Amino acid sequence: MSERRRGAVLEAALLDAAWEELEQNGYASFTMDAVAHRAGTSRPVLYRRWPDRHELVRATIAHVLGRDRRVIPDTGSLRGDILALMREVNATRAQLATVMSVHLAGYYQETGTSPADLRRIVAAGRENPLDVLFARAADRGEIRLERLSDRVRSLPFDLLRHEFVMNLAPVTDEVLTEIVDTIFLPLVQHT
Amino acid sequence: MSERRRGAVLEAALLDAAWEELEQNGYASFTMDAVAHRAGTSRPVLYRRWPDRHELVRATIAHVLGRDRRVIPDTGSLRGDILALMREVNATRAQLATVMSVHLAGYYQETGTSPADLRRIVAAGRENPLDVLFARAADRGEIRLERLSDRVRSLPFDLLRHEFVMNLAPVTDEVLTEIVDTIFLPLVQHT
DNA sequence: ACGATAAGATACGCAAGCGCATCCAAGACT
DNA sequence: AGTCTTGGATGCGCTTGCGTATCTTATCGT
Repeated sequence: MSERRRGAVLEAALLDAAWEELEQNGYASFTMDAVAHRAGTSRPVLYRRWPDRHELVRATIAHVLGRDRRVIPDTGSLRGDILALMREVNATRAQLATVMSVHLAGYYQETGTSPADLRRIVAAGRENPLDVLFARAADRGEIRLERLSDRVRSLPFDLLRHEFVMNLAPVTDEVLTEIVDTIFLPLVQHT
Repeated sequence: MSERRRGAVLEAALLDAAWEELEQNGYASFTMDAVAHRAGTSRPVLYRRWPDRHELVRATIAHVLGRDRRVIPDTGSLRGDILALMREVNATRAQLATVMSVHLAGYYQETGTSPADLRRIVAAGRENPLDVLFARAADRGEIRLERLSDRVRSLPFDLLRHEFVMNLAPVTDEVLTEIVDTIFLPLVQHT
C-alpha cells in the first residue's frame, strides 16, 4: 500500500480539503495555503493542477455537486415523492449554502463570470428529478402537467433553498411538510 | 462652506463608500484601504471610528438598510398593497443580495456571530409593513387573519428574496405579478 | 535495476493589507 | 487670537498570501 497519494486519489483529497475550507471558513478567507495545509501537501501541488484560486473554487464546487448521486423517489403519490426528494435534498444539500456563498461573495466580479455559469455547473449533465416526478404524477392522473407553471413546480425547492440561505442549516421535517401541505399541494389542487 | 468633511457628514460618506465597495467588489475583496481610497480619505480616519473591517461592514449594512424609509402602501386591496410593496422592495432592495453576500461569505465564522444577528440589524426598530397590510385587509374583510400562516404571509417576499439571491438583480414586473396572482392570492383565497 | 513521472518540501521575492504612530492642518468655539 | 478637536497624510514594520523555482524522493512501469 503506497503512502504517497497520486493522480485521481490525490486530486480528490485536494478537492475535499478545499471544500472543507469553504465550509468552515467561507469564501472570503479561502486561501491556497490553507487548502494545501489541510490536504497535507504543499502549494505547488495545487498549482500543478489549477492555475489560481478561482479555478480551484470552481473545480471544488463541481466536485462536490458532481458526486451527488440522487435517487429519484417513487412513493406512489406526488406528495410522497416531493417530500422524499426534499428530505434527501435537505439532508445532503444544506451544503448548497456554501455554494451560494461563492455565488455572492464577489466571485463573479473577480472572475468576470456570471450566475448562469455556476448554474450550468450545478445542472451539468443531469436530468432534473422534478421533471421525472411530475411526469409520473401526470401518468397517475394526479395532475394536469400543462396546467402547472414552472414557478409552482419549483416552488418547494425554491423555498427550501431560501431556508438554507437564510439559516445556513438544514430545516426541520415540520418545515418540509408545511411547505408541501400548506403551500405546494393547495396550489397544485387549485389548478 | 467648509471643504473638509466633518462628523456625521464624513461618516455618511465613509459608509457610502464602503457600501459601493461591497457592491462592486464583494465581501471577499473588501479592504479598509479600498474604502479609504474611495472615500477620498486615509485609513486612520476609518480606524478612528471602527475598530476593524468587520465592524465597518456591520455599520455599513446598518447604514444602508437603516436609510430605507419605506412608505407603506394603501391601495384599497390586499393585492394592490402587496404588489406595491413588492415593487418598492424590488426597486430599492435588490441591494439585499449584497447584504446576503456578507451573510454567507464567512462573516459569521470570522466574527463569531450568527445569522440572527444580521436579521436583528435588518429588523431593528422597524414595524413590519406586512403586519400593517394584513391588518388592513382583515379590517376590509378580505381575509381571515388568523387563518393565514406566517409562511403564507411572508411568501411573496421570500420568493422575491430568492430571486434576488439567485439572479443578483431586480426582477421584472411580470415576475412580481406572477408571484402574487398565481401563488400568493390562490393560497389566500384557499384559506 | 533503471528511467520517467509526479508528489512533497523548501526557499525566495514581491505585493497587499493591516494596525499603528506621528505630524500637520482645517475648522469650530470661546 | 488661542485652544481644542478632528480630519488628512505619511511612514513604519509586520504578517500573510501568492507565484515560482529548485531540489529531493517515492512510486510506477518497463
